[in-house]
Amino acid sequence: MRTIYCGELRKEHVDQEVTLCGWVDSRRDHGGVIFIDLRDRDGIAQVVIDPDAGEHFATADKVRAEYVLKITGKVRARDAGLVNSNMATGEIEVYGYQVEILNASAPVPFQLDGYTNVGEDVRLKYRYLDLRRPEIARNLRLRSKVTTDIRNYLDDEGFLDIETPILTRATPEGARDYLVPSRTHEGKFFALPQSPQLFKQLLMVSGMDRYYQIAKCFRDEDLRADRQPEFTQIDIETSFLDEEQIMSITEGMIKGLFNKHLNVELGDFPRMPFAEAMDKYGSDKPDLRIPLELVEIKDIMANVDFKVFSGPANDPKGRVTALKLPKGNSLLTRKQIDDYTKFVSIYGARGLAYIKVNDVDDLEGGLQSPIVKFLDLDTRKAILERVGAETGDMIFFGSDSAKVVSEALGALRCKLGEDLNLYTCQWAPMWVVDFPMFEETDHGLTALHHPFTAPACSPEELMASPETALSRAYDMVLNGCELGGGSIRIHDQTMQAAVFKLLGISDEEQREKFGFLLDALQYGAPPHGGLAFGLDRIIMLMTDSSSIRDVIAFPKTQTAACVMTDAPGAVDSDQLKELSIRLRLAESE
RNA sequence: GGACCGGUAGUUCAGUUGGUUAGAAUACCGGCCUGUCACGCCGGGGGUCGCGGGUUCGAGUCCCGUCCGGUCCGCCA
Repeated sequence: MRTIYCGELRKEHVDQEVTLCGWVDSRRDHGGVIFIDLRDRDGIAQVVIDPDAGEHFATADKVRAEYVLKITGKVRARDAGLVNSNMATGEIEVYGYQVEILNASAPVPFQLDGYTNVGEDVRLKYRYLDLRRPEIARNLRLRSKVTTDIRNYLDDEGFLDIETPILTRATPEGARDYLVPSRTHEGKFFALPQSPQLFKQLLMVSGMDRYYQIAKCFRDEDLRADRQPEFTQIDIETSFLDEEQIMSITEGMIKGLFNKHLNVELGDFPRMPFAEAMDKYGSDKPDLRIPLELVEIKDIMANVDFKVFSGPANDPKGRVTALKLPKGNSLLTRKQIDDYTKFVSIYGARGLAYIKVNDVDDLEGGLQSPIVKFLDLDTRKAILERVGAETGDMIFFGSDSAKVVSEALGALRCKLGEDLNLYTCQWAPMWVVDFPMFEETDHGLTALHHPFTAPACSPEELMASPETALSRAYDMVLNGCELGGGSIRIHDQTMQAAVFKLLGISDEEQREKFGFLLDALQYGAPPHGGLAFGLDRIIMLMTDSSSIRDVIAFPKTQTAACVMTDAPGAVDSDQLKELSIRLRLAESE
């Protein structure tokens, strides 16, 4: 029907006859002349219709917002005074002489004009209307281009796109599974995959050598602004490559995407050991755009007689840390400091001590602080020197368990960076490497990545000191956001058994849950490893979206529901009967 | 499981110390208008103040509960 998209029209089309198909974005009726802004996937163009169009003028008079029109007319240049510099098509207009209403529209439940901030629940209920808005449609378009580029890149690198099952059994990623009851196996359930982890490893055993998949994954956990119950991973696995080669291939892929679509040169990604990331940034995904660093002062505080400091300073698992905010004295008001105190309390910090350095050379009167009276002059001096304080700076302190201090001051660091716009660059990619194999929790060791991650040592060394063992895992981080993570996997059954044992997984449990993987490792499993990217997060960063919902066509709300389809919904009793399921709720009705 | 913010016209919001008939803008309907571009002007219709209970002479407003949306912690890689 159409000859060109509205948004494509430019000066070069002047004098051409065009046929446009689209929706009425707005109509301005001047009695003797009618302007229609017609919108399609590509953008908006102005159509002018005057009474010379006869019956078509009458048609244009009946038109309302979101009617679907087919308009034929001639492109003409606008006079200098009539150019609309706010529109990409503002230098031209279409003089329309044929107007056909392809479909009328009921009054829309919210205005699509981009000038009204419509509540997200309404937008999601009528998502098909929301997606007509160019700013949202733009995100989906970029997503499409990016996935196409990813496929091309990986195809060029020799990767095979192989689908893995959606109906499978629980994988051990650690999250809660979405379950699907089996009709043919009474009382049994499938699980939707949290990731294709085990299948991609088995594809390596089967000799596929290089696999990728743009895979839907499912996790039944509470939602966040960057977390949906179903999300998309760019899942990658290779054989006979080491971590350097895998990082090189995937880094090249991300660089290419940013270069092509954002015209950004990311440069070579720096590497940082996990331990350094935690020490300096209190996070395993540091935002390197922010030039603030945590500084350890535990040794300086060892003799301070003030319980908030003296406890952690003498506890091997404690951490006492300073965070200097240059020129902070004039940047923050008392109210803001109170707000930040409240902010760190979310992470379990019991307070937020600080020193305002009014005069760095006056240790007696130049330091303004609620805590300074507990510090002798030598301690004051040592702190100022350690953090490199200058007059006008502000120093925050955290003192608690290592976990609380890292999380609280790490989060404060990011919050200060955002609130005070301290960013030194727009993009800060990096790799975090040298992760520990395990994390100590209340119920023993748990895998920091997953139980198939290869340690960077022998099984004997691993068993000897599991707490200090490092793994061959790597995470790609951009602007404090984890884009993807991966590892070299265990391909040796002795090593796999050792790891399972350390994790406290019994022999029976191993057989039951991962028997097929352990079997496969016996039959010539090649050395292999891979990585999985969060596609949604990549698109979020590339489109500067604050919510993952803005990069997904039909997302779920925070309670994992769809307000448009009203899913999840009830099912009738016959369906449940077939599945041998009886609802306890239903019994009481 | 927990903390916090919000829910008033189709939509976005205002609504004072609890007070009489709940407002504005926009959208919608009718009329006028040949250069607007979020057109303008005149007129009109439109409300279970999320829901339930309580306090009160009187509740959009105060209290309790509950549902929905959102941000975060826990959870989740």
